[in-house]
Amino acid sequence: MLLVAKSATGLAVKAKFFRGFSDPSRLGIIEALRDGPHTVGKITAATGLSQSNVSNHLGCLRGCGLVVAERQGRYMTYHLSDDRVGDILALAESLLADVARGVYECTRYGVDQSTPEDERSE
Amino acid sequence: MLLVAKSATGLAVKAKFFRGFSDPSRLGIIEALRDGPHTVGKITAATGLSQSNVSNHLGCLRGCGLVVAERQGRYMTYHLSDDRVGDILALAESLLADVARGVYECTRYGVDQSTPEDERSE
DNA sequence: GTAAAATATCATCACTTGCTGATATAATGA
DNA sequence: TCATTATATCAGCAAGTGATGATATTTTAC
Repeated sequence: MLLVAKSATGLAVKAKFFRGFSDPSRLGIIEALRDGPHTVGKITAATGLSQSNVSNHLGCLRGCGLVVAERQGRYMTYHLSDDRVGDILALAESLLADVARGVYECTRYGVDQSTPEDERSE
Repeated sequence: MLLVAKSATGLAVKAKFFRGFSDPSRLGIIEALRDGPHTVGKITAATGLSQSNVSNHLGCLRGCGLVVAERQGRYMTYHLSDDRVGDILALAESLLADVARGVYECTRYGVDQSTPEDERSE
């Protein structure tokens, strides 16, 4: 029996949205913007990433609707597009505080969780 | 000047957490679990994914702390680990409702730029 | 015991994605 | 004008990741 029939498009859009949060570099950028607007240069300094890397990530974040850019002379100032961006992060942080242990080992499929004997037939 | 000094480990953990949400298949699974616990078979039917695919994704979601599993006979029942999982989705949906247009084209290209007005100090 | 059902694991492949380095564009000031 | 600064774009590569199909494990039924 089919339980839910969510539109595949809707899922794809949401997934794309969350991909904005799902990379350490982008998350670093978002965190930097969490305490206010900054230029690309400042974000680059704050995160320690390369300039082109930051610029690429900002392009993605902008496309995902997480950040907004404004040109000011030869500077570009970026800021979070909405308070809910920070809200989502705050919620995730509070949830993570409870489950962080498990996440450390969520690296790939089917890893973890036993202390094997390291014995198997060949 | 360094603005924020977030631990790289913390960012990696958060990014890993959000990766649970950042794939359409996983999102479909989470949506299916949003209205209650289900067995793997039901999730498979609900999402239309292959059995091994669902199982792999569930392994990841479990490792990320988003879902919890319980064995019941030869069935495994999965459910969301916390109400905040649904809360995060709800927040994202409400935000997406406002910016969905831009997300459709979140691949790599720039959007538009508006007229600046703001000013910041160095 | 054997067979079947439910789920998990694994290898493999194709595709995506992030990073770097080089270059291009845009704005400012001399 | 030209040089400089700030940011964006692009090609190429390396690594990550999702899907598939086959197989393994676990539990129940016969």
